[in-house]
Amino acid sequence: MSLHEVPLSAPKCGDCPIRHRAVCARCEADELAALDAIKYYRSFEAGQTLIWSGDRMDFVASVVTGVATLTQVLEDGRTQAVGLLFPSDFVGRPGRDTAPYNVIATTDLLMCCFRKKPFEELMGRTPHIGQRLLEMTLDELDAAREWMLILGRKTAREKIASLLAIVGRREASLHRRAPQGRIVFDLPLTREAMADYLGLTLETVSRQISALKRDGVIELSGKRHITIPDFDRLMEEAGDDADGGLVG
Amino acid sequence: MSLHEVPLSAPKCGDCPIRHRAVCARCEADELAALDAIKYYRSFEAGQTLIWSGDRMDFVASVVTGVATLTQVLEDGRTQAVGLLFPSDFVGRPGRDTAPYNVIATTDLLMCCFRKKPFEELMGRTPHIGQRLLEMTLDELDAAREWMLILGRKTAREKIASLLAIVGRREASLHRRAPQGRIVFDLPLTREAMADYLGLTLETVSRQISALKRDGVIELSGKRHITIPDFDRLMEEAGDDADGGLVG
DNA sequence: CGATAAATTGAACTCCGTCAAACCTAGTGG
DNA sequence: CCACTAGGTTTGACGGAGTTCAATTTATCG
Repeated sequence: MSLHEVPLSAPKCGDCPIRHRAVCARCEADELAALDAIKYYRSFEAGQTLIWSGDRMDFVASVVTGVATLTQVLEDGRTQAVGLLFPSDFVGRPGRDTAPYNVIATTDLLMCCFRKKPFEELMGRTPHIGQRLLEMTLDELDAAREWMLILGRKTAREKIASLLAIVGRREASLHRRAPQGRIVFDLPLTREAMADYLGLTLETVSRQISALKRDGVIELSGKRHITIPDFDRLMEEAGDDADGGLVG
Repeated sequence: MSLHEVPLSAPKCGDCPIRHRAVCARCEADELAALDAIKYYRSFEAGQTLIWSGDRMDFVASVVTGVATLTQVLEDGRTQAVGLLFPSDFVGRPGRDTAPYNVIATTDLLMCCFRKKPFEELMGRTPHIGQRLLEMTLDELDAAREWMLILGRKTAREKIASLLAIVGRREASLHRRAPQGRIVFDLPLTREAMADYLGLTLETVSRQISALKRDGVIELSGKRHITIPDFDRLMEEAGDDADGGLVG
């Protein structure tokens, strides 16, 4: 663990911004109290690696605020991101004790953690947790399969448009709005992180973003602040039909 | 449903070849009896599409024998396979009623089906089913993420080697053997299906298979019967380290 | 304002896709 | 029994989308 890590005191679950979407979403008051008793918060800075692939994992956690990525790396250094974690997303697998991926904070990050053993025990006598975790895992599986289509069959321009659509959609859903018309958000990823997601080089990412800007599909202020003037137009550029390919 | 579909009488679960690996793996005798009561078998011929994306799905099922693929298709026809289903793998999601993918039999196929409603009810009062389904879904998620690395970062040659390694490993595990040394199996996929998996064209698949044959990494009799003289050599060609990248 | 990482842009190259033709191989029917 | 067919597969030649290597510009934070 890095020196930058800052333990925090734990606010009550009732006030939690991810209460209704996280692994605890279905829990009753008493179940929540049990979780409350074993939870602790940790924060990380943008760029930090929280977990290294192969490390012993003795906790599981939910993202409270910020964004993180899961990445896999080949021996020669080629890197592929395989998961994009937004607030309410879950990290770690009950029953497994070494991490299969690197987990990297791409923005400042606050995590709600549970030591694995107590969490597993609690899960054993709290079906609501397992049920919610199954739901979330099925959603992640759908998202992973959507990525497989993007990685395998889309052009560089479509890949960028797809990523912007996915990020825009998730940012919108954090504010409980449907993504349509004009969307404004901050990209939580560097060009390199985007490249790692899309199976591209950072140069190609940069070129395609410039092209989308030139063509009026997106507007940029600074490098990270993005405006989508017309979300449907972006969806067309992504190669999906207008009603959106992403499930969940 | 096609005319080729053949309903079969249902053997007892006790004799079932996937009894110990499928969604029913953790069930006790009484739970198994409940499943037995609502199950029915269906068989399909190689090449048949069992389920079309967007179709109403009123059943879930386990693969008993044979292999099937899940595919996604863009409007312009570009196709990406997003799942490879071997015996014991599960199709369908409790709580969802339209299919998100095409499901295609790539060999003759026998499925053990459950109408969705009774299955969901049974799942509600049988934690062992939900627990096993969570386990299997987490394994599928790991497999999907392994595919993301293959699709995003591997060369055509590495992709072919990876696919052969994955198929060889699964075939070996059907016979409860660890994959090492000399492996022999039949490819359950056409060149086109392989291309759809790997984000390649069938021409590139063909060329790379010829190259691997030329280099002694694989041997072919006919188009489908494959011999891997040295599994470790194949793993090297796949770009993974020798102990294997695939989780689960 | 100046330093340093991130991003953009350019030019040459390469791996894989595209288009086209030939080649197997397992059935079919004469 | 063998010619014929059709789907699947192999091979070739060429072109292009994206990579690689390199130089420059921009942003951000002391």
